[in-house]
Amino acid sequence: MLTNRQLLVLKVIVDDFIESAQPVGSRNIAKKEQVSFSPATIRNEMADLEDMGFLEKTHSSSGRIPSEKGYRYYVDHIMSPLKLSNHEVNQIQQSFSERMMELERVMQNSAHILSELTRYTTLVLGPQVYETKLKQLQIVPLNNQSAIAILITDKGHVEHRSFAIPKDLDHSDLEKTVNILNEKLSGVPIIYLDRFIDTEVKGLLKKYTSDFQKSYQLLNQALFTEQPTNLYVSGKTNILTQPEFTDVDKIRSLFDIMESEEQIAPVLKSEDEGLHIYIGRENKIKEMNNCTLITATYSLDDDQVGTIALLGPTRMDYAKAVSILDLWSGQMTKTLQTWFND
Amino acid sequence: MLTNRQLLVLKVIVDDFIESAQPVGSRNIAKKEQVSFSPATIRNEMADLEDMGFLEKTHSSSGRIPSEKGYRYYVDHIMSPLKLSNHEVNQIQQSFSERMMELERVMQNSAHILSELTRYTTLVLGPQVYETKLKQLQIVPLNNQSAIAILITDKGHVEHRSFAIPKDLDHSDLEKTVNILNEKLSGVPIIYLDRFIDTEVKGLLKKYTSDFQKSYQLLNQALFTEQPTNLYVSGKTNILTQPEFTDVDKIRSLFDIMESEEQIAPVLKSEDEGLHIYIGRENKIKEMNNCTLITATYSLDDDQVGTIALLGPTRMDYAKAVSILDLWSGQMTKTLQTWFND
DNA sequence: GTTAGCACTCAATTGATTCGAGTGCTAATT
DNA sequence: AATTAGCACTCGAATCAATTGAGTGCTAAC
Repeated sequence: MLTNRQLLVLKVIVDDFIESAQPVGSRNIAKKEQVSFSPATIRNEMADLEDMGFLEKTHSSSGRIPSEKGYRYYVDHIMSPLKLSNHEVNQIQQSFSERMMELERVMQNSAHILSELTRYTTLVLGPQVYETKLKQLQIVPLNNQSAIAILITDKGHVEHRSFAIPKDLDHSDLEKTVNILNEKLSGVPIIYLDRFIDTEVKGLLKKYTSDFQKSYQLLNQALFTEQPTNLYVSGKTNILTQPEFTDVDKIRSLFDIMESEEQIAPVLKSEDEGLHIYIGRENKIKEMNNCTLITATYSLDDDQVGTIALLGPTRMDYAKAVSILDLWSGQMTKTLQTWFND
Repeated sequence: MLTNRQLLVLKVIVDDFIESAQPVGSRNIAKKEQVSFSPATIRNEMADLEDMGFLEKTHSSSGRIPSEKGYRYYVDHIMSPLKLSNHEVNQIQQSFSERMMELERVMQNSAHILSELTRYTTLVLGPQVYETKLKQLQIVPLNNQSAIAILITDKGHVEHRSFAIPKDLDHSDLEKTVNILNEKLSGVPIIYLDRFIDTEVKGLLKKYTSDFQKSYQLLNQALFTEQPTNLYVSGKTNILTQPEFTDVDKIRSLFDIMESEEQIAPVLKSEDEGLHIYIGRENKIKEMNNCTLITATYSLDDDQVGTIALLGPTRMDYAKAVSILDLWSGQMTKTLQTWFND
């Protein structure tokens, strides 16, 4: 494979380019302490690395920049994790120390802190709700026509929506319906709610309420809320400080993507746990083809998995980004453990 | 003041520039049907209009563009409201026809539709809550350590936050506290909640609960949530399609402003009702100094007022923007009337 | 009062020139 | 055989002059 000297040259070039965003020339490499060869030698090595596809030129007489393959190799074989500064470690740990926050707040707060620390855009996807169970259902009438249904899950997520009370629905029927629901549905996994209503609740409603049709209609209106928002984005404009983002059209389409949960979520839900790095065109979303996305999973219980991600230019500070995500996702998992499995 | 011919010339220039974003020259003006003078005559008029401050040149031999004063005169004296297309009217009316939506959803939906129709950024500020009263308070324990407090207002707004249950708080105390709160606080305007607790509730708590300190702590944790989010922004990236937005730094700072409720809200809360137009440097926020902001108020009850606004370049299609806002705010006010004052 | 005519201005484009950072190759050096 | 010095070469970026064309302002004629 690569000789030690080639490894060194590739590492120096990637490191330098990550910092400077400028093509790296042989003279500049030769000046570095770690390097003890002449520019000519380095030029030869660079030519070889370019032949192998790890480096590119922006034009025929320019210095070299890493190719996507170069970054990939760097990430897989060269990079060593960065030791985080005390400040960084503290910031992250503090974001968990504040007690008694809801999951939503923790995620929002985390996204904010990570985007400050990294200066990249942070995306947090909340845990999926396969296992989430309904804790309690409340229905609060506002006036004669409308009421609010509130669903509370065992993980502390609260969902609410208002709905119209069917005309002429008997007041006692409303009460009975709610009672039946609370009794029967508490502890039922959210995703089975509809099935459960069909099998277990329908009968009861028929039996105990005077106008089954109306009650059933009420129920359906109240419970079938759409998928809750689960994506938290912070530091969206951070990427605008990167010199590679100048094309307003591309900025626009990238921003539009980031606002759209439907487009982002599938990308963040990676199949397996742990850390993933998507460099340039490895990203499925073409608007991110000159970006790098690093995702890390965290877990609540065994199989409820959420994702956090950093989005930046391909010229991303990989070592730092990886270290920070590592630290965060570990802390997050630990914190959730103590919160919910006591 | 201005002669009819000067009015005509000014109108043609503003209209043309709004459409083309290019400085308008005398020859082009002369070509228009509505105009029956030679370029030379128009040049004379333009020179006068420039002396009066209504027009500007981008350089000494360029065509003219409207100055801020020019736009101001145009909106105050020249512009006539645009007749909206059927499609536009329908879109707006439809956004209200869907029944049984919460205020939050209506606003979000409105912001979306208006940004689609105008291609400008839409900002909606929900009604202020001076008069909003607490309808019901619910506290749902999640486990031994934490619980969720849910506040429901008479306008259907739902707020929730989780908090830690003070250690060793007696279970019956928790229940009693909640009962006392619900009994006493229902119907109290939100902004008086804290005062009310001090005067009316503190005593009761002391009397009926065994550990006053703990109960009071619980109460404070649960109730003092920050100001609810009230700002809905849609079509943020629309302004990026305008040719005047090319400077990435300015884009960044404008975007940052738009994400910050604290910065935007004061601007949208104008003192008096109705429509306001802020052109260029008339905007208090300096990042908007090359933008125009048009705000319109809507009302729920008599003095609960919310605001909707469109943000675009100073070269905004004023006639259309004003007509659309007018239509929307009228519909919104009417809709709220029927919803809440039946 | 209006307009034709003309000199003038200036941004934008084009092409030529220079500069310099960088390369690739060859021949000399170790 | 590996390394390096030396040198010709490449190409983007910057600078400058020339050209073009859309537009103006002014004056004199209509």
